[in-house]
Amino acid sequence: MSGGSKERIERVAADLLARDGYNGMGLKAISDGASLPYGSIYHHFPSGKEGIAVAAITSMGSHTGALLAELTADGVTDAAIHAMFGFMGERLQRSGWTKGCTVGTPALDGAAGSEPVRDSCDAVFSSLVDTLAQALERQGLARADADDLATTIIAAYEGATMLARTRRSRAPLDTTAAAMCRLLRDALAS
Amino acid sequence: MSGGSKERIERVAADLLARDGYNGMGLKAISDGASLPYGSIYHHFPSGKEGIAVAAITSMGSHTGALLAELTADGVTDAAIHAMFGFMGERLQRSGWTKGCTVGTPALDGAAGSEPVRDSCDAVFSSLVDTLAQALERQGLARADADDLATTIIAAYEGATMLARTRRSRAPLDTTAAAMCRLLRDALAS
DNA sequence: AGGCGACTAGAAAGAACGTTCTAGCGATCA
DNA sequence: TGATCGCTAGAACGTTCTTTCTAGTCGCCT
Repeated sequence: MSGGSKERIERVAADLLARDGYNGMGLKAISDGASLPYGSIYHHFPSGKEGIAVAAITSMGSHTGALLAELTADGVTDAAIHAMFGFMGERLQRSGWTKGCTVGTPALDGAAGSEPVRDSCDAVFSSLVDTLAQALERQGLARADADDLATTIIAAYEGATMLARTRRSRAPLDTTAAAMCRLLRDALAS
Repeated sequence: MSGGSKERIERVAADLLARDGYNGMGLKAISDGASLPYGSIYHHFPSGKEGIAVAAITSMGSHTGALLAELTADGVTDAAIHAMFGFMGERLQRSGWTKGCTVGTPALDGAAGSEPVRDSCDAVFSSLVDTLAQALERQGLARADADDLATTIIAAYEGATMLARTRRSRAPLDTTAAAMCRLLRDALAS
């Protein structure tokens, strides 16, 4: 079978978080999805639901971070931005518009109920913004400007994901990506 | 007491949706918050939880839409954009960074589980985009450009709200608002 | 006065939830 | 061989959830 039990749990949890959020993620669904007996879950994650969510968010975050770093290794280009937004469009469409962002969904519905969940989402967002900002700095942007643009792009990315999901259309992602490209061009020009 | 029972239920539900999402919203919490006996809820909303959520989302949406229309009556200005983003910053900070967007939160965590919820969120988003786009058209933008910019602003607004909430800081909202102003200036200039 | 509809009030039911517990299996190591 | 450890396996528990149901209360209309 693919991967250890712990990794399977994390992967299934990540999918459930993306679809139903932290409150909607059930341990029964995790054990079913991971083809694992119910009791095994608490063996791998003694901290229970909260620990699983944090692990899934953190793991998915570092994976996404690596992808983003690779994508922007040669700088933040129009192609990189469209690839980034297009990636989520593909993911959404292929899942029947149900699989949103593994970080964004619990960031909204779980932040008030669990401090560790909020904290791990914050860490992922900060890391993504940082990765983007560093690439922008390499392109000549001042640190503050790079941070601001990176924050805007990540915010637009999460928001466009939300709109695309509720509208069941990639259009908001494509539109927003194009706007981010305009913002990028202006920032690099000055 | 302030308002009828139905309105109180909607208001409490809107707060719970904003904080805990659709899956995290409990009917018990609604009856407590509205100072209403548990059974009364099903008298006012025979359709149960789903109906309450849809009503709260729709009501909050039309209220927000009216506010946005008023704010952009003289066109979409820098001041209007900053007021819009600042409104959410105030709301977040005053609630101890727990009260996010009544539409955005269930849009993510409830869309997969309830089609009516997804649909009502979609309707609100479309209405907000439309309001913004119409104001932009009045300022001379072509319809397609107005739609695109409006979509981007709403997406950025929701995403920045997410970042601000998890980071417990208004900074992402302020930063993103400034970026939207730049985007607006460029669009109006061309 | 009498009846009716709107609303209050909360118990009951049945399912699902997260957590804890005990029992058992199989491999590794003394 | 016997003991130990990692993990499987799922029952049990108490809580919470949504929905439904039955009474009871209040005001209004005829």
